[in-house]
Amino acid sequence: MAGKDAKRVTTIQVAALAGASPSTVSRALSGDPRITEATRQRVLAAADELGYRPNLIARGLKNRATGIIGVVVTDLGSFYHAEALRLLVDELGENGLAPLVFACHARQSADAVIARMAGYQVDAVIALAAPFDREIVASCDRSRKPLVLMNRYPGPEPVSTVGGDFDRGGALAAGHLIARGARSFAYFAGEDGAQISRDREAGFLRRLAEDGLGCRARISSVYSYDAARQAAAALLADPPDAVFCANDTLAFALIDAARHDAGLRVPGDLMVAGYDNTTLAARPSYDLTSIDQDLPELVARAVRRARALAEDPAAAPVQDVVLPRLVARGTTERPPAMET
Amino acid sequence: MAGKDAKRVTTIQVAALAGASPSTVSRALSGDPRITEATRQRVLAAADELGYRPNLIARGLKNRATGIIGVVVTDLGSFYHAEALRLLVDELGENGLAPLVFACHARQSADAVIARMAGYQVDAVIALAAPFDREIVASCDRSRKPLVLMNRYPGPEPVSTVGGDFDRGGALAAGHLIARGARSFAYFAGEDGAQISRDREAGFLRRLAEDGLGCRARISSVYSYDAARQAAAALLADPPDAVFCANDTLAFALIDAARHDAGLRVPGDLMVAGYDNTTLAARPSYDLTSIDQDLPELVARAVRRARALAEDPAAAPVQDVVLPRLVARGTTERPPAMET
DNA sequence: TCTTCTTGTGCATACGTTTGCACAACTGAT
DNA sequence: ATCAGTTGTGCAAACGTATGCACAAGAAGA
Repeated sequence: MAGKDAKRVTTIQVAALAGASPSTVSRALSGDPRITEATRQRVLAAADELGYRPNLIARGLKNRATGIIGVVVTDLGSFYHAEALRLLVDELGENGLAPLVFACHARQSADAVIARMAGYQVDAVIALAAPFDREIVASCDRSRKPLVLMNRYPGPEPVSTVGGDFDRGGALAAGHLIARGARSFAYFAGEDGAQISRDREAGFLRRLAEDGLGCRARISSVYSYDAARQAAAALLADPPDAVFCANDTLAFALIDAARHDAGLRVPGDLMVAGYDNTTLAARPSYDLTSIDQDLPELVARAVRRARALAEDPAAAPVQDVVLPRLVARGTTERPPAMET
Repeated sequence: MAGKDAKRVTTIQVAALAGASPSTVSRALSGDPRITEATRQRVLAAADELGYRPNLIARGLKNRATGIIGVVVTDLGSFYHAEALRLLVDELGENGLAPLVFACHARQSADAVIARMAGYQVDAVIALAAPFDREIVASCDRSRKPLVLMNRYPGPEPVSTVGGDFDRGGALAAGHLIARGARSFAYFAGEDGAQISRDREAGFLRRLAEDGLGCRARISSVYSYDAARQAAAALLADPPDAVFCANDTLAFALIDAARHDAGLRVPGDLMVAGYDNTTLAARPSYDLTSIDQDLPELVARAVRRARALAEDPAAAPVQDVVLPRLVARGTTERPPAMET
């Protein structure tokens, strides 16, 4: 091949061409004010001519800061997580950071994932993998890596989090369903251990109770469409007026089960509200009422926090909460029956 | 904080504890056969006790191989790309590689993205960003980074690609629609420059021609749901029997436009087939007939190719093609009219 | 006992940066 | 012309790892 073993361009080469030393090159490029404008220009010209690109690995080794942020996700099959990752990648990119992405699930333990990230000297870790939060916290602690948990309601652990106000979100949903005329309710919970799901449920129940109402039924399922659709059957044998779901995935599964498996109309026979306001929720085939978390804002704050922690790992943890907002759509329209 | 400035554990510390030298530690951990079993055990014990994790950045600097693979994506909003990224992350992880992910779109030029990746000394780049392929090829060439283009039909450029057989896929769709009784056809193309879309179209038209049929209409749109749904209106004023769409996103938009904007039944008034067999296609609300690309296989091959190129950057480019498969679903059922 | 070979370990260096420190060159004052 | 002060540049060390080479220790043969 032509330039197969063409020497890579380093500060040394640039220095040689510019008639300066590597240190001068380094300083010129980093904008050190002690370098004469004339020299800087010479160096810049040389760097440009050779197509010099600083070796960020070497810089990372020296500086003990790589500009790499570890991102842990668990279930990219979920549209919500996919959307979050997309925003994260963009936001990190615009902040001059580079995301090193790993997935964490049954076959890939949280500890192994964090260990690998730590090996790559990531400056901080952002985790979007609720089911593994506890292990991730422990593992980051052990590796002394700053950590930001995303999409997580504040808890007792001393760790930085960024999330929506789940309790309030649950309450919003309850209020809305009540206002739309529902009188019997059910909650569709996520996997049993999920803190997220329990926080949302708590708010939902609390708001119902304020109006002297209770929750007639409760089912739960793993956060997967197929599992959820199966689980939904139990509820649809004797459906309530309205169901609040721990997230949109569960809501979509419930709606499909209602419409296609149980022959119910949504809305009409059943109102459904979800959580996350996924892209899909806005499409006419679902037209799902959902609690919006302002994901871009969440992501922006997570990145800001990660930067701050990378800067000063000893900083006290901050638990950041974003206010949720209800987006009313077709699945919670008043049943046509009430209009006649 | 307690261990704030606890020295990081390096080979030096391990060596000291094991009563050996750093070089011995390195060799013991890398399984060099020249090291005595006894020594190896001592080293392993020491490493374990101190919780030693090799610094992969330092290793990368020394070895000129980081184990990092650059991944370029463009539109994570698309479910197809999100799914592909999920599989990529898993596959790379299982191969002991780490994906450094960047998005490339209007605000982030391909060249800037590749330059940053090159700065991080990625061993190879996998690109899933068809619209930017040309610039990416040029940029990787300049940085001498091995490149694998994903989801790309073989072209004249000397670059490694992994993709489905788009031409054949288009033909499959045509054959299926003909068999289902359609007699007038339309093609819903992606953005005009998109090679992908043109390859699929070519196969579609060729197969139609084999039966003496033609394509009555053709519309095109950017690959975004909203834009596509608007663009679809033009076609639905005078709908053909069947529409083949360059990908599922376009198909979903078309279906929604037909059902909710134009008041048509799908199927019934209109058959629709898509491409990619996205998760969503299987759900009852769309139940979309689509061409499946065997994405997991595509991804596995891309990773394999990337590893090979990382090993030997001078290796000749390989253009890898996976056979597509048609998955027939509800949107191409025979119109009920024909059953009565 | 003295080579000769084998075997296992340590020394030193290199990877490409950044940066503390010393130093050369120049200015302006005595 | 000498000195203090300023300014810009270079030297060398460090980050943590991997590895060619030299070397010490022990075994085997003469």
